[in-house]
Amino acid sequence: MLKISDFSRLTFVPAKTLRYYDEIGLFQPQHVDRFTGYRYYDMGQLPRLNRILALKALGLSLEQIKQVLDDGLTAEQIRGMLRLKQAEAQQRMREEQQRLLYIESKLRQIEQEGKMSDHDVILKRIPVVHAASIRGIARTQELMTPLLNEMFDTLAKHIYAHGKMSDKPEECGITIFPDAEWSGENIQLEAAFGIISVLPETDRIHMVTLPEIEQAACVAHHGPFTTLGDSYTALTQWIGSNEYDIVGPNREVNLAYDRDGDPNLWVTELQFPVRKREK
Amino acid sequence: MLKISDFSRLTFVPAKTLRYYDEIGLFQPQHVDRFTGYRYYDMGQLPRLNRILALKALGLSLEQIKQVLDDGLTAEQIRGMLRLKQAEAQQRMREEQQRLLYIESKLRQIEQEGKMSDHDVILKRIPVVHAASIRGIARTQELMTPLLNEMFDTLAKHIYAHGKMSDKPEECGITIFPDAEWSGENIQLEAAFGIISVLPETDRIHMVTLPEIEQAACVAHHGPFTTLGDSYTALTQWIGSNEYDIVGPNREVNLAYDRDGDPNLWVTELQFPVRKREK
DNA sequence: TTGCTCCTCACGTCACGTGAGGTGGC
DNA sequence: TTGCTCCTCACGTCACGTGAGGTGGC
Repeated sequence: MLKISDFSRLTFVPAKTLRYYDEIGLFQPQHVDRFTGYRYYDMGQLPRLNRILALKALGLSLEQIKQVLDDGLTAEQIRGMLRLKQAEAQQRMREEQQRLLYIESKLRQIEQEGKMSDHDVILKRIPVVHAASIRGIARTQELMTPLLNEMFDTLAKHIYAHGKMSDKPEECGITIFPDAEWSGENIQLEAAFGIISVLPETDRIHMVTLPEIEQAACVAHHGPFTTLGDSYTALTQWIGSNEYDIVGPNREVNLAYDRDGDPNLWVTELQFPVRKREK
Repeated sequence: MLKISDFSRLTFVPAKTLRYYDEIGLFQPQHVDRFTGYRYYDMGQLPRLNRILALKALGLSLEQIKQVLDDGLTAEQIRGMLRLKQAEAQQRMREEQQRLLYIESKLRQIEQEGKMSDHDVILKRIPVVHAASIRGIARTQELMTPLLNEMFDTLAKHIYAHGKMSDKPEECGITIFPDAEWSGENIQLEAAFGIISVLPETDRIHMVTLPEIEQAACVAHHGPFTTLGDSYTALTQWIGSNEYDIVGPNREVNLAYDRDGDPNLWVTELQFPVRKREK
């Protein structure tokens, strides 16, 4: 019979852990002195402890190990459990892999710019948006802003006219750039305004449903539009260096925008639909 | 100003999490109504939240994120932090990789035998052992057991004669097989008996220090020696299928052994020094 | 007698999730 | 008035680790 510290030294399992396993009924001493409470272990218990350690190395929880040891699971049940653990481990592998890419990308970025970028990219799902929309084409880049202003003005007037403007954060202006390539000429534009209720349509204004984006890489741009370029650069660089591909038209969402207010308070979210690049 | 549920929907961060971040001072609402306690958020806070989420994706703890955001760390400090996180992620990757090997090996083993093997292999470090030792050579396999018995008898007599036998679990018989190959003829043997105190030596008996084994693959064999072969098979198969190499002489440690007692109570630990195979 | 070992609480970990029970706003 | 939303506790998670304070054994 071995005292707890002897058994601990033999097995390299800390005494505290042995006490814990005793407490949860996973692995109990061969004998407990009823007066002193001292735990006594036996060499013959080694196989059970080894099995516990082996199953732990496979990723089972102590609760699951107890089941396997004491509930007489069938070989088929155990295989099912292991295949689940296998899938979980593979999932964690992928997560760590992706995390490593994030870290390396961030390290390179700091290396280049001498500090952490102000443009933090996050991935999220964008739900469907019900919106009133106007499409247009800007001949040149200079014409883009006035055209967009006019389009959004028209939308806003229409919505106000029907008294349907709410203050829900989902209800805001969204600019969509259907062109995959940015040529700088004949820029296709869609101005959409998220709307929860349904409005009558006109020649120019149509009710549309912007599709869900399963995975969008997003940057929250803070400040005037003149510095949007920096945010775009940071976002597209991130997408490339983390092995994602752009798989659809990008959007600009005006989360905070007041044309006559202080541009430093504006917040615009840039969204690119992306998908993890195949290996 | 957005209520917590609006901000939560926008950012996909659960309201409970936002409250928690408020509580720990990581991310606080722009304004809290002093009467109702309602939290109100602002679009202008989005960049900070995004930075928090981005740093979390890199594996930083919330405490570390708070430091990065509020304590104005230098670029060099941040790089150090990230390189640490990188090393941690790589370590976790290796662990998951090894876990996957364990699982696959276990699945194959169950596939073959229709049940979980009784021989659970575990890795552990074997500390140095101070021992009294006798070496010998057995011409044939049949001569091995009588020779070992004689060797251990001689050792035991010597130790008893000097009154140095204790009941510490470290003090037990160890058989060492210095041959890497098992030819079945002229088997080199070393019988050692762990001893804490120092004994005088004789022609045959020498005090030795068995070296530490950094990593040993071990099986606790329960029962008579006649079934040792099964344990050896299980152990060597495990070593191969988990991509380890045997890098030294193996040992048999008699953790529970009484030559005149019930062999079903014997416990023998088989130990093979191993090293992870290089890629 | 003095350390050393063993014991049992009780609390902490990390980032929240899950109710319970209650109030404010439309 | 009725749901809906928001609030604040309090407790649980998982596998132990870290003391505090006390006793048994040689």
